Amino acid sequence: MPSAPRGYDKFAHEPFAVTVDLAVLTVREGTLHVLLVERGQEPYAGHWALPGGFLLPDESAETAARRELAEETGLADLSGLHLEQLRTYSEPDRDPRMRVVSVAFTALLPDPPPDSVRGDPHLTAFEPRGGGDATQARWQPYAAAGPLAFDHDRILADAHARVGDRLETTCAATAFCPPEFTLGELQQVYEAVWGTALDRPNFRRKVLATSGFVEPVPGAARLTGGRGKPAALYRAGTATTLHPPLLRPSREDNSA
Amino acid sequence: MPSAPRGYDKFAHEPFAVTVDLAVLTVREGTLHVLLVERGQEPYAGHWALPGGFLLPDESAETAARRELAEETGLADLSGLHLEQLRTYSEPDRDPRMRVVSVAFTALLPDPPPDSVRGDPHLTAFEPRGGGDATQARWQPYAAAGPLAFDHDRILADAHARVGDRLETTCAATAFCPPEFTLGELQQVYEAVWGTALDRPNFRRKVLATSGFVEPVPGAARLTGGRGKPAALYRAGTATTLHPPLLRPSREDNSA
DNA sequence: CCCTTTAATAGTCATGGAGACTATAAAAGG
DNA sequence: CCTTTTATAGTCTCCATGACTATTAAAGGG
Repeated sequence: MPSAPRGYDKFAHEPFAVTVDLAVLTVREGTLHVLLVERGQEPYAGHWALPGGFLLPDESAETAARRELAEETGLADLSGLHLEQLRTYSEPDRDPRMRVVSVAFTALLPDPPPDSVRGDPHLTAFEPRGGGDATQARWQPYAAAGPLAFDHDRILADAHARVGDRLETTCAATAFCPPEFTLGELQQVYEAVWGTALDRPNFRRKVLATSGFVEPVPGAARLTGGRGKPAALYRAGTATTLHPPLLRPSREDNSA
Repeated sequence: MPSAPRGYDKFAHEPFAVTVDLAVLTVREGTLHVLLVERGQEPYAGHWALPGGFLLPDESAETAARRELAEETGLADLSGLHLEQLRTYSEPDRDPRMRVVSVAFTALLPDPPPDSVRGDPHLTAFEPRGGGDATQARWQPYAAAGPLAFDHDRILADAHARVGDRLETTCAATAFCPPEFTLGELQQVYEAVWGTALDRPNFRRKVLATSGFVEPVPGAARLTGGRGKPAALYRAGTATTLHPPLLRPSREDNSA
């Protein structure tokens, strides 16, 4: 309970601006990429930043995040998009001009396959265009993303860490993949996010042993046109969590 | 990027009230308890709610949460308190009178041992007093907590779920224990949060095998006065994460 | 004072998942 | 046709864990 009541009288308490920031990630050519915009206005004009914007009066943060993302991408149907609240950043000095409390989200998008035939065009990565407050927008390799405006470096790092954790215990990796994908592509997601190489037979065994993680595409569909033996196609299963988890290679850092 | 710039002109965008809500948990007599306050003012006057309050102009949410908790508990030193941001609740109608965006936190507190000799008096559960906006405050068994004001039932449920997950992968369970504790007490924390019974020898083996989780109190200190064989005393180790995790008994719910 | 009760502690045994590794199959490309 | 590349199949070992049993050391009641 507030020790000083500071009731609900119209803004007897302090008003804040509330925004959302989006760490939109995809895996392109085996590398983790993040969607960035170049700011056209002060502060941080000319700097790269995470996409985002202000909440409208009747919006929840989730709704605002979807709207901002849809405006950004030009995609109408984001209903199936994997969107997760990351955390809220509220340091008093995080925006040089006023108090802005920002609710950060993480979104996972598939990269469109080269042949652009597999799966539906929704929910696939896109070539972003600039617009609004941003002079341009583009996918940037995660490793080359910083430094960003505001505290977006930290938000992005937190998002990366969160997604890495999510890959261990949930089926979130399939959100990076097109509707039909090979186990090699799924493994590339893990390797790109974790930054580690995985043993292919073991990864395969683990994924297939986890019921509901992936299911084979009917008709023994295979993806040909690649370099080696054609790979079987799978789609995301109905499970959302992994039991037991798929832990990343031992980072035995049990230190404080 | 925001498609409509809505720059930073003083509240060209909408102002929001920002609060923090605290799910303060402890394990008392083998049962998970939550700290609740009875509201003295509308809305929800007479209803029980999670403690919390408005952000001050120069406070981060974390700072505000610690301040509110300190005001609530009367404890000056909360520096070592296990405080974790849960998530932010921003539904437009979550407060009947205005837009309130609330950043929720979870705090874990030890329950003071019966003899009140072990450990320092800081960071131990307390008998809360009413004050401020609340007519009274008290510990309530988690199972008998609802229904609460606003969306606090959901916040509390989310906090419970989060803490359950944290016990699997982190050393957070020791935050429920006094500075010196027995493995039986630590196990009671897991059982109270998860709502399941654990095999004592296996639990013991797992905890002791995880380096940095707990360390024995020097001098082979033991806790006597109980019913059975005196138990060895341990204190929290330096590790923060559990490798491999301590997974709760198989809830094989791999369903969507 | 003994005997029961209670809880802590010390094991044992079997299973299963995961790491490390080898082998084979099936495509593309020269 | 042979090499390269990737997918897939399978093996072996080790360790963590679940399910147990046994022993120790206190309190409490007769």
